[in-house]
Amino acid sequence: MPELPEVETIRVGLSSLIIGKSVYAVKVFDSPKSFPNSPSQINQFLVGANIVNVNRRAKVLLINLTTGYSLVIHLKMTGQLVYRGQESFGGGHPTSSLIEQLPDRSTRVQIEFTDQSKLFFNDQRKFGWIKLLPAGEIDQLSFFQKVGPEPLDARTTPNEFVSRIRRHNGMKIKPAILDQSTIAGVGNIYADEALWQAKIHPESRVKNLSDDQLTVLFEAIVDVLESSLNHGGSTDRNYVNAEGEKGSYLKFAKVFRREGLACYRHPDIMIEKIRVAGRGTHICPVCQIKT
DNA sequence: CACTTGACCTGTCCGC
DNA sequence: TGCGGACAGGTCAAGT
Repeated sequence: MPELPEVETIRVGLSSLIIGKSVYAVKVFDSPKSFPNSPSQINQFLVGANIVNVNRRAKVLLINLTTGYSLVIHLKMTGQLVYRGQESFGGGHPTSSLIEQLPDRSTRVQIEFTDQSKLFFNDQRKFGWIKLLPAGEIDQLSFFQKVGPEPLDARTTPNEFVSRIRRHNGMKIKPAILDQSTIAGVGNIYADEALWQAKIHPESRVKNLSDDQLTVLFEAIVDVLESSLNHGGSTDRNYVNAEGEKGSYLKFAKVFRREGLACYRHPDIMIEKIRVAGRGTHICPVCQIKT
C-alpha cells in the first residue's frame, strides 16, 4: 500500500504527535505475525520508553526509543498507523478521520501512552509488521543492507541511479525500478506515473534504454514523489495518514487508475491497463512505445 | 547468477 | 442473492 510519499507523510504526522510521549501499555492482537517480539522484550524495552524521534528509510518507519531500541515498521500493502489523542477518549474519531472507532477488527497492535492517547497499527492483510530491535542492529537487516539510495535526498545523483539500474540490464524497466535495491521507495503507483512522464514503456528492457532516457526517468521519479508528498500521498483504498485522513494525489495522477480515460498528451487516446511482471500497469499506448 | 513467479492474507468487486 | 475467481499500492522465497 504505502509507498515513499505515504510513509513520509505518516512520519511527519507522527513526529508532531508522539515525540516525547511515554509508552504506558502495549496490546498485541495477533502475535506473533504482526509483532513477533516476546511479551518480555516488549515489557523490557518498549513499555516505559519515551519516543525520541520518527525516521524513515525507503518504505520503512523507525520509531526510536530512549531504551536504545527502535520500533521498525513496514506497512506493506494495507498497513495503517493511526493516532488517537486523549480528546477522543474511548477510541472515538475526530471529524477529519475516515476511521471511526479504534481498535477495530484490523487492529493488530495498540500502543497506549501515559496521557491515554494511543497509536494503532491496523493491517487488513497482515503482510505488514512491527519489530522491536536494538538501534544498532537495524542496519544489519538484509533489507537495509541492499536497499538503494533515497530519491528525495539531494545527494542522490542521476548517475548513481543509472549505474544501479544497469545491474538489471536484462530486466524490464518497471520491475527494475520497483526493485528497492535500485532506488528506495518507488512502488506500483509512482512507477507507472514516472514511466508515463518519462515516455518510457514499462516493458522496455533496461539494456535498450539510453543513459539519457534513464536520467530523464530518474528526474521523473523525483518529480512524481515530490508532487505526491505535497498532496499528502495517494489513497486508493486503504491508505490514511497518522490522523486517519486520506491523501489526494490520485486526483492528479496521469495514468494510475485512469484506464479508459484520455491521455493528457493525446486527448483522443485512452489509457490502457496491462499486466507487467505480475502487476497492474497503466500506460498511454502512444506516448510509451516499447523499445 | 539473473530473472520470474508464487506465496503471504483478507476484503471487495465482477460475471454467471 | 449466492458463489467462484480475479485482483489489490510490497517483499521474499522458491523456481527456471
